[in-house]
Amino acid sequence: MPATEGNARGDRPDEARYAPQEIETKWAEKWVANPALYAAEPFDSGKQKYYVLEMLPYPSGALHMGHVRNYSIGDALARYMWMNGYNVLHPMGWDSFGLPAENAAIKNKRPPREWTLNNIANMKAQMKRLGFGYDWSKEVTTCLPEYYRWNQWFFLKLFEKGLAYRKKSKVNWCPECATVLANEQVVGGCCWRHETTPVEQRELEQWFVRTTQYADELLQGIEQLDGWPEKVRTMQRNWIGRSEGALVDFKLDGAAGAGGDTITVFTTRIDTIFGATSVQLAPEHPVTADLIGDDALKLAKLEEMLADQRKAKEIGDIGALEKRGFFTGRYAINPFNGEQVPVWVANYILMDYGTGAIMSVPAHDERDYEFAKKFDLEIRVVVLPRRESEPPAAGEREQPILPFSGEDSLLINSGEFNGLSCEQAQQKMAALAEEKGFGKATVTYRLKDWGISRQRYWGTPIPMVYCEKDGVAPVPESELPVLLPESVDITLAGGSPLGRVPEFVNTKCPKCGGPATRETDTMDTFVDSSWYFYRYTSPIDTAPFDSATANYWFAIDQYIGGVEHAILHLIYSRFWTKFMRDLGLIKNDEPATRLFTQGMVIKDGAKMSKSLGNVVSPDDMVAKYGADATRMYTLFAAPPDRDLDWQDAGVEGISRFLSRVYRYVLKNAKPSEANWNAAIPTELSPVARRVQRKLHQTIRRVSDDFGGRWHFNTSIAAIMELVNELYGAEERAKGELPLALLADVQKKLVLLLAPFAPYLAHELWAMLGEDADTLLRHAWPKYDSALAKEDEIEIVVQINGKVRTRLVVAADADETTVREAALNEEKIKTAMEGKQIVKVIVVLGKLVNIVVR
RNA sequence: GCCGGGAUGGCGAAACUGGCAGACGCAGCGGACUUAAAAUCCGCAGGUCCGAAAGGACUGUGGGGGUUCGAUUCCCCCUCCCGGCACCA
Repeated sequence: MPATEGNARGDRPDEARYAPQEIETKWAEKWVANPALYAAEPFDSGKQKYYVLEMLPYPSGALHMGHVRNYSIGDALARYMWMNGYNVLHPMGWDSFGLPAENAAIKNKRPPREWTLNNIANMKAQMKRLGFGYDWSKEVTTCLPEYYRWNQWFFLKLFEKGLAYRKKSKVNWCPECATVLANEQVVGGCCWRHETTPVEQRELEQWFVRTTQYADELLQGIEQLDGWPEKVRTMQRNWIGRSEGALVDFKLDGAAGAGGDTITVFTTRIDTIFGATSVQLAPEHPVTADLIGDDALKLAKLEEMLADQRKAKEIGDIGALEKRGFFTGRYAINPFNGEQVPVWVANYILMDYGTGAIMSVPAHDERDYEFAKKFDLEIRVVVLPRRESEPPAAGEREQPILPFSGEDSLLINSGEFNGLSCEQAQQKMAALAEEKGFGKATVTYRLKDWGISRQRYWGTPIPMVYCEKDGVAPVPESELPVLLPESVDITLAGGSPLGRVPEFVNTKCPKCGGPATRETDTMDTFVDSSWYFYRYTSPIDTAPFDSATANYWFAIDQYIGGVEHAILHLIYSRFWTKFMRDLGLIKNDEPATRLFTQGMVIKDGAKMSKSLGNVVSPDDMVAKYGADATRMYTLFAAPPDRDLDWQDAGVEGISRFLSRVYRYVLKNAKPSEANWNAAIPTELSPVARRVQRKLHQTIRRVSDDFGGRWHFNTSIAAIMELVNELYGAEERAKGELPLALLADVQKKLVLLLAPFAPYLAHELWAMLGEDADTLLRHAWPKYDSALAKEDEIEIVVQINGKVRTRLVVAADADETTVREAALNEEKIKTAMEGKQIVKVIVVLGKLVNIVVR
């Protein structure tokens, strides 16, 4: 091929081409040099505050498209609020403790700290290149002592208030992570980080945070969170799983064992207790072992049952397990009627819900019914459905279809409680149980206390000391932080790595001064993210944050992140907020008034992942199309709450659009001409008027989107329409637009673009003769409804709902005018020939529908 | 099984309170510019059928039914996809 490079870029001179790399790097440098641009003002600035927050990333090494989407939404909002005159806090930080750093350290033989800080540097550079407007003076890095010392401080406060405690219990263990997991971190029986690794149960001594203390308030609070997605609220309600019921003690006949002489059952239907024909224990229930003793046959059955359960848990299919059980040979006494009922062990009873024991009422519970049918246990009806047409006449009524679990019903076969409604019986029976001391009304939660101990190195050391003489003792506040030692052997081989560092482990007891050892577990990293957004407001040395400053900024006005944190992070941080409020540090009850969960970024129908090889790198996109185009595409391709299907060609389209805007302004920016800043003439040509109308309609649409549904895809489409109108006007009017209008429309176009394509907006703002350094503080354009109004509108004329013709009428034409105009249309007349008009419906501004027969 | 969300051209999507289905963009086709191409600009475009064309007819928002002058939108039933929960007593 002959060399024709001289013409490779066409005849157009180079400066007429949109060159995002040059524009963007130029402005990025300016922004780095002037951090005040994106800095929050002091809390006494007198301005209305707006706190916009995106979830902080884990510094894995590089940003992915999900981050870009998340931060593009937040940045657009922050810029919009700045332009609306708010004092905006828009911070960023690093959730930088955690396992991947340790794994990378093992692999690369470099300390986790180094790996982490390198990643942070890289990702921060990416963020700056992408042009996100963060207040870096507020940056929080959770793996640094200036941050984690406050985790330790909070831990001491929790301990002091009885909200942190140590307990030996069955805990979730991920063999891959070689550490314990909280309940929230177990997904379908597997580790949330290793989705195919089944979680094992281990008996370990662990630190717990008493989240259940606030269970009721966490549940109640959801009602007030009307700025949160309904989906998240439902998930949290389900997770907390409040259930009202009663505890009832069944005394064992005969000798008591290590597990005591009583089986306490939890039931939500104490009203059915006269129908209890057995007591069922969870296989792991402490009494189970007592009752079995050394009976080899029963032990074998129990073992089989446990193995079964383990397997089902691994597959994540507990619900589908076939019901199994066996009679222990012992009996327990129903305190309400003194009856002896057999005690069974059953695999459908969960040890970690309620008390791990139930009374079985086959007639009124589906699962009990199924079990009783299989093992031929007695089924006794004690509740009859109430029929409205017929007054109750117990005894004469037919059997309900079993199992019957309705509550609009009456008790029978229940001694002194016969004839009561279920609700009445529930209250009376619970009261009687309490009075006689064999039970009481109670509330159970599915929510468990938060196990925060982790047997890993790269986390916050738990500030506790063990002394042979004084037992468990907290490290005094004055000795904080307990520093995480450097250069530690962090192989995955059993036990906490900190336990292999004698200088760390061996210490003095704060009480007696004698030799003592430190706690070697570290904290779950969800502790870090439970309160990081408070520290953003004032990262100081003397406290986790300054209360006065936090009280100005809180609650967060808009929190934006992925829905995958609906339970984990968002429950923990709500708990932490309530705890800090009760400490007197803050006044707000909830961390964020509004929450937005953006959709995933997918490609070829699947979530982007290395294993599928469908990952699109933000760096590549920025290098090819620029940051503005990359960011804007993530906003344009789908509404932000829906999943986004990535298409490279789509970014190219946005790039083309930005280039179109650039070329238009390059050609039409004439700030040095005399009439540039003149008033816009009131009399405009039709072409000019169309442009002006479109401009005001566009301002309205974009402003409405920010204030409402956040459908930035339609905002951007509206701006595209405006630009198309401008090009169309150029064709039609050949430069006839008044200069003042041209100036006005271009300036406002640039302002509308500023939240979505900040680099280009700044470049064009300068080209229009304005001070680009103050663009972010320039007032958001306002629309004029009079100017946005159409003079004439097209009305559709239908006959029996089918469009027959269209006609143009004045926008303010009244109903009679429109009706007559429609009926006088030639096409309508011919179409109606021989037909009779039944009705004419006129919808002003829309259509006329003529109903004929 | 239960609770959410979704299904609209070849593709991403739009239609906000029932009122022109498919805005905007991608891919496609045609034209202009060019020796040619790229870039750019202008135009066409749901489907089927009739027509040389202008134009017209029918049909169309996962499927079936209903309410209404009128339904992508409201109601009932069903199918499929995605997410969450799942023996919670």
